[in-house]
Amino acid sequence: MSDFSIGDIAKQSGIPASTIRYYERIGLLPTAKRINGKRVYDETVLAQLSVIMLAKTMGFHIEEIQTLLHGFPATQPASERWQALAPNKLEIIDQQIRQLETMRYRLQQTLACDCHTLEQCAQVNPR
Amino acid sequence: MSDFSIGDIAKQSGIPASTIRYYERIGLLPTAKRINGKRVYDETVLAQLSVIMLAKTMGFHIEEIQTLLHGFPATQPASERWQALAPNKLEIIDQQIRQLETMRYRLQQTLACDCHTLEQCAQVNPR
DNA sequence: CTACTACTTAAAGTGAACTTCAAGTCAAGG
DNA sequence: CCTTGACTTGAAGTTCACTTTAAGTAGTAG
Repeated sequence: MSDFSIGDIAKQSGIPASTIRYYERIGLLPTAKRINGKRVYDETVLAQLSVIMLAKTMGFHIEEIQTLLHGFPATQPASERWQALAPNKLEIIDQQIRQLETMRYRLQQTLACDCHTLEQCAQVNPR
Repeated sequence: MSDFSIGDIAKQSGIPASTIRYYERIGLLPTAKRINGKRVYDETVLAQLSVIMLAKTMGFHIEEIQTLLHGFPATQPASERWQALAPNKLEIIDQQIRQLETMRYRLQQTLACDCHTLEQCAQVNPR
């Protein structure tokens, strides 16, 4: 266990090598050890990538992920970090869900409407 | 009724003049009549802008809106146009809603978790 | 005449998160 | 020795929907 190339990590994680390099460049990942100039990893980087991916699936931006990873004393528990990140993230997500539900409703309306023109649709669905 | 400047239309619609010019430039709006080189509108442009805004609130891209507006014979009823646009738009929206609900769930989990490290959070919430 | 305001244009800039490119290095296989 | 494949770097390109900028024009108020 140890000594994976960036290609290996890319395959295992499903994240393109170019993206892994990019994450290192911007400091999301630590600078990898080099052998003959080439990056060499052990499996801990997979866990680090998992954290990044999790945060991304939760809708955090890269800058927020930076804070999450490096903006706290090492002893600070995970939940406190998440809480500190975006105090109103839940509300933001709820708002986005409501927005999509509005979209959905309007789409259903127009798919079944009997407006002759698009302008009529717009009148029926005012902003 | 008639003879509005682009500034008037911007105020009435809430859409920046720069955006209105942009829409004209890319063909979303017809080329406006000019008087002394300046755009002059009547109120029909407000209805056209309403259609654009409605389509945007429904999640359509500009290229799709182009099709919606100009990709059909003039006699084609509105509902058929909407239907032709993105046959699976409803499913796409539903998928986005589900994605956000997953986000929401994960966020709630991590906000209340007792993981010591972020890596543990990632393990509990696998991709 | 001079400000001032609102408008005109083409072209360049913005932001986010990558991706692609050009040019080069390195080790292994034949 | 030569080719192949995977890697390296910094820089530039991509996407989308605008926004901003620079330089200029036209009408109006004082």
